[in-house]
Amino acid sequence: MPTQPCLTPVDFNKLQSVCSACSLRELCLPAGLDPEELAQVDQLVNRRQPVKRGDYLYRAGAALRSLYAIRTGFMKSSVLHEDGREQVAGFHMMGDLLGLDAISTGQHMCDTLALEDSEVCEIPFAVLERLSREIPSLQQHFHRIMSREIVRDYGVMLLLGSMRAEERLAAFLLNLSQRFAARGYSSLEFNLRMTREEIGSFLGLKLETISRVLSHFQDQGLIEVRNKRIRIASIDGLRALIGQQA
Amino acid sequence: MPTQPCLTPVDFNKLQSVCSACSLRELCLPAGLDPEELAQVDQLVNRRQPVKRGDYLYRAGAALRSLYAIRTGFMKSSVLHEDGREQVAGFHMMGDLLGLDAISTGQHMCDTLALEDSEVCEIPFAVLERLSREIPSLQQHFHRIMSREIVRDYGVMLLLGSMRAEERLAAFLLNLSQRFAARGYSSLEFNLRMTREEIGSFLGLKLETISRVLSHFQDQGLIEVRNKRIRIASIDGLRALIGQQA
DNA sequence: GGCCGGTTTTGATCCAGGTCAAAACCAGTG
DNA sequence: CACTGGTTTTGACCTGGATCAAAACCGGCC
Repeated sequence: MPTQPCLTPVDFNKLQSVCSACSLRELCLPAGLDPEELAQVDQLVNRRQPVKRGDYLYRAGAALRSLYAIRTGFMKSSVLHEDGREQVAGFHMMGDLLGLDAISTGQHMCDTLALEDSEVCEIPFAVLERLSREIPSLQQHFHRIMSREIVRDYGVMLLLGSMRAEERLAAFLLNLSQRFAARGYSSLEFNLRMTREEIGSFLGLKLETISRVLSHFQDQGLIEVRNKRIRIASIDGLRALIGQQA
Repeated sequence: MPTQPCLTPVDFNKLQSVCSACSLRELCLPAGLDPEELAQVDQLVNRRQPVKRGDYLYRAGAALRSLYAIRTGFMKSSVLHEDGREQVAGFHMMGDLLGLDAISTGQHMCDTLALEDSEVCEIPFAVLERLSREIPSLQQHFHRIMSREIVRDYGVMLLLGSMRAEERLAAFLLNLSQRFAARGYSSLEFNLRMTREEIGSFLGLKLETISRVLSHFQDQGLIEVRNKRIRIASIDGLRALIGQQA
């Protein structure tokens, strides 16, 4: 039996993105909770909290108290090497669940910063653990979310370890496009919330390379770029670049 | 408050490796289970299964039935791009828990292959979920393991996204060294179970580069290599390479 | 409006690591 | 033991993306 391809780069977050709202309730829970369970889950996620652009949601080293579901806004998570090099590990938007890295040691392992004014729901982790013992569908759901993050990470490794600059950027744009689509926004026209440098850090490239490849895509008629504004002119062209048939 | 470095490359598996045996019981569970709970957990992990070198433990696309804890042996997991490019996502040894990627969709997302004759404990996932509802310390432990994998993945991203070839290989060797040490083997002398090509795939480099950098390390007196046999001559020298003080 | 700091684009040049090729080596196997 | 196929090493050369530099652009603020 031949090995099957399992992870196309654009897949990273396919599943993640079906959750289009922020609270765990709207977001995620398979239907079928009884009213009391629903009330419990509601209570779990009822703390809201604004995070201003440029503020950290949490820093590496901080103690884990809560996980956070993004209600609105856009964030990045990054790990820091001791010499100051930063590696962006992911960009997060509405519906994403943050802080999973902190469960391991009880301390956050990365910094998470708001790239625009955002709002998150705080989910006290102790309560989540307790409730997920009582509500099997919540437990299942939580496990799936953690696993999905692992799968996403494998996709990023594939991207960083074996794709060329153009492929990385094409995969990145397609991934963003798909996640916007899953949240009800346009999949073909959107703003990048992050700088070229942040994209570069995520993709293992330098900001100049990001800029050049974007310009190159534009010359080929694949996209139109104007600063942070992106319009995808040929999504099939981008897909072709990473070896995906339309 | 300044950002703290959170992830040194050698950290990847620091915590993972404190578990030096395979079954969840020996491995992992905080003491404090009552006898009946212990019996349940024992039952959970009691199925053993040999995996011969070159055999797959599971393939991408296969349905999730169980997770697997490695009792003895050595394995690699890899994701496949549709054009056939392979990205090794990790190497696994005694005590590691495999299959977490499959929880997300119920299908495995990577291939896992034995690099030497191995033995695993099969852990039926449905049973694990049920028991972890009943036994809080098991639940906690499982969550930590999943989170630890996410943290490890961030470390790999840092490595792939922002380190140069020598740094990557130094981090790789130090990581292996540490994991062997945590399992009671020599941290300074061991066999690589994988080929140069597999190391290269994991590190986002070509096999020739791996070979050259190893030779270069040898010339510098940092290690002695003879085929798959590695002796670390100056662990501090390797640490210095990735900007870690001894 | 004009100024200012951060961001983006573009060009010229460089180099780390890839590619191609060949030889050496090594572990099985008959 | 010699043969065989996979692995590793090493050399010569090439190239994709990094680096360095400068100009253009853009959004916020006075």
